[in-house]
Amino acid sequence: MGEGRELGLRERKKIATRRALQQHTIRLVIERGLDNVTVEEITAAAEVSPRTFFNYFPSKEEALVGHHPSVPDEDARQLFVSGGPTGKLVDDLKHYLSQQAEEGTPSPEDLRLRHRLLEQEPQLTPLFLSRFAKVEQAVAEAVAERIGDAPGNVRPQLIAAVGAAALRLAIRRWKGEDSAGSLSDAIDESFGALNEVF
Amino acid sequence: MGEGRELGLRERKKIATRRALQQHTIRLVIERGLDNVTVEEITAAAEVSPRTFFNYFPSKEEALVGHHPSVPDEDARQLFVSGGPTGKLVDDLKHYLSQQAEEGTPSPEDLRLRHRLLEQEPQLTPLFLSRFAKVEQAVAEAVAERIGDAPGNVRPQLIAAVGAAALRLAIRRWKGEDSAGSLSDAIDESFGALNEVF
DNA sequence: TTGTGGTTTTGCATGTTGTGCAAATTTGCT
DNA sequence: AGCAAATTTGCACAACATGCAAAACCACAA
Repeated sequence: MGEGRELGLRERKKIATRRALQQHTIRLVIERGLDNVTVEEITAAAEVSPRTFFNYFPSKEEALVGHHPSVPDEDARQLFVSGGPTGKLVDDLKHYLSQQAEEGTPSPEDLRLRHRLLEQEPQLTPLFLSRFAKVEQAVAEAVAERIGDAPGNVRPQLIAAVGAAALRLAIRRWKGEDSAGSLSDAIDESFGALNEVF
Repeated sequence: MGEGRELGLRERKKIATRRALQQHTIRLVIERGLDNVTVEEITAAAEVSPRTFFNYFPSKEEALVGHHPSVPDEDARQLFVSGGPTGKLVDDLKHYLSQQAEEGTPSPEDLRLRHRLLEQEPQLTPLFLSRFAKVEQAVAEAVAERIGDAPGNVRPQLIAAVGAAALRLAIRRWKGEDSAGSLSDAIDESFGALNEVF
């Protein structure tokens, strides 16, 4: 029962159910608006019982948000903390954040749907923002360790806040573009502006 | 019926009721936790009917958050857009944001209570963050107008994002302090670090 | 004081969200 | 087939949130 890439039927079904619930939720909310969609309708479309919805998501809103961005993994963190890869703080910060941005990224279509959601239902903005709060905290700790400062001090927190803001901006802008380049390019753009202005 | 400082009984009662609801909500949530307080209990403490609660606040959470920070007023915006007061972008941005931070500030005790709330109930973080989202958007437009750039471009958005991040950090740090100086000092500290690092 | 008009509070009915629990169903494995 | 474990489902129930109309209340003037 190792970890071979073959997932059992059980696992596959769970993933399929989660995905179906998420997709139908997004679709219906885009079609009708957040307040004109009930969990009952979602589960009817996904062909499960209403109760099952809450086995997967704690609320309607959570089903819309997903998990992006996620905090960078341990390897990237080690590299950043020990002064790599370039030695220049801001560049390395960009690298550190790019890393995770690549991996955790859902499909481009999903991102675009979520972007439409945000335009259409601004009430959801805070929820999306809260994801970045977690990233920011992780970055603050990493920065503190790298520059040998306490995590509670201004500098780590500020650097993390600015980095997270740049990342958020890059993602938002990228999702808004009609097509264009990769997320990395958007991140370059954000950090480039950062260097110009400050 | 001008705007003399004498408020009629009606107005005073409304203000008192709003305040009572807010205070009791905060107090009870700090005492017992967000999920162990019902609207019914809050209204019992405030001595109004449950239905009245929703005449004042759309949800339990909104009663906790208040209105700080708010977007700077038109005067401050004019000054900033027209290149004042110093002519240096970052310094003026600081000034612009300080302005509103002063006015809108509730009492220090209230802010401290809200800080405890955030530590105790992280679920509320998104709601607090959403206030900053509005400020950030306003700043982005002001910056765009000042530097003669389209609001949709990178630079205004980035500058606004960074400014909002610095403001948020200042408020958070200030609320966390046991006593110390004014909010303006905290803002100086944030922007000072910003100048050092970038 | 009393009456009149407008505002606020309240009670009631209703739909939706979200959770706990136990029974039924499904899956994995021998 | 048959057992053990995980998942889904139905049911009961508390709380949230809104619309509506009746009741209570305040302001103001005769």
